[in-house]
Amino acid sequence: MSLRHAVLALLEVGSMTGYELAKHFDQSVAYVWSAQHSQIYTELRRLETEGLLAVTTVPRGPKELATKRAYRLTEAGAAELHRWVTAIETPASVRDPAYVKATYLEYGSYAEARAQFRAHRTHYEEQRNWYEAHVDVLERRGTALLQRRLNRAPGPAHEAIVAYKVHAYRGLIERAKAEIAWAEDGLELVTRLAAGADPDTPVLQPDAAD
Amino acid sequence: MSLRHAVLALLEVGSMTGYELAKHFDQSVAYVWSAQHSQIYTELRRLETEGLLAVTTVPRGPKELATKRAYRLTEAGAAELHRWVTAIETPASVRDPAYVKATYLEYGSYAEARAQFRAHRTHYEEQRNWYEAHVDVLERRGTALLQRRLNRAPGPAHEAIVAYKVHAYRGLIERAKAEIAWAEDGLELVTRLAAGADPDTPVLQPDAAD
DNA sequence: AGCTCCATGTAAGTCGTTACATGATTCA
DNA sequence: TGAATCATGTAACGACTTACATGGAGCT
Repeated sequence: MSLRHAVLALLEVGSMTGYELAKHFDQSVAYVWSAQHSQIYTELRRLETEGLLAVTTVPRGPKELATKRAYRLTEAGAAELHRWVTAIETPASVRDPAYVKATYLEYGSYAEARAQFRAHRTHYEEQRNWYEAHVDVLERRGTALLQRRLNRAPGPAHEAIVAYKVHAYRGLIERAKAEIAWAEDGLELVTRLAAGADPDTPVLQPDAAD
Repeated sequence: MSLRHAVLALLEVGSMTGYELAKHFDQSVAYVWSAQHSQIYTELRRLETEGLLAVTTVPRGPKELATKRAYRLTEAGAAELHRWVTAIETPASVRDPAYVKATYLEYGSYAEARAQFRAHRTHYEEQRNWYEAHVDVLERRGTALLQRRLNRAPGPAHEAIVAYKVHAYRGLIERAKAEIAWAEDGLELVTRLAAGADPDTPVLQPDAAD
């Protein structure tokens, strides 16, 4: 249930349409919690019916033929945002496809195992790069959203606002680095195991026999 | 879609009832992919209708009033297991509630932020301990499942079978350690930010005003 | 007789994905 | 006039969670 709270946090900076919110979402929260625009619209409607958001329908276009819906936080929404930040949640149980596959690599060849680790490394190198770029942007206070957030906040809070976000993304950078190191250790492991063996036949042929 | 493949991998060691499979699951795959027993039974039925598993109904009890269903891998199931290990999947996008909350800690007090990081640390310390214990068990080849797996496999494959699993769990240990370090850095950060401020009032009061 | 384990599910609901669908506005 | 962008959704499906439900077997 992080999407709803991410939405509340985004709207704390001021009212926005679903479309605007989705844009800002893609450039901020999406790094830690991905969501489709369709899901965001659905969630906005739900938060509205629950009274955590209020809506103003704004006409647009010269003839006002079209409208857009501007959402804003209600008192209840602000209270829920605060409740959520304060609440201690037990993290969801582990669920990582790459690691379950890694435990059964013997059903493939050494070459195939290597390919898995290489893909893993490449993926997390990309992640690391994204996160590093995002930390740079945050430190330069370079997103419109962060600007709005800082403008609304009293001066003494500015440091904390930026520091919390930077800390989170730095954590993700370290995590990505750990994944890269793990993949590289995996490649070394495969090299060691494969010494003198055929790299292209499965280490163990999966077998239907009982 | 890791559950189905984990099930196939478990059944590669030989036929089992859903109940037995769920037990083994809890002591192996569950460390990387949690699932309820109810979901396992559902998945077994589905794999059966898809032809990846075959079933034998076995009577039990002295009067054979009850039955149990023993599942085994079919040729198609073994092929699917091999296909999966070989396939390169793009990892699901990031989705971590702890990190989204960490980016919005300014809506709570410093004391509350500290509580979040402490809970995070405690959680991953537990995880690290479980994983470390599991690595020990694996290295001693101490689970019934691993024994069955090794018994079915040719000698030269034994090293790789154990090594892949140990490598996966060692990766999870490193990951847990990274989370612990991140939480500790977070605690330090809060201490720095909180210097001279009231620890119990929100850094920023979430506000409904537009 | 009663407790624990063995054994197998169903039902309702939530969260999220993928694909589809529509139409106005703005600007070149 | 055509393309990109603004703007908002619906529908079907899949994975998973939570809670409920049932009954035999084995042992004391």
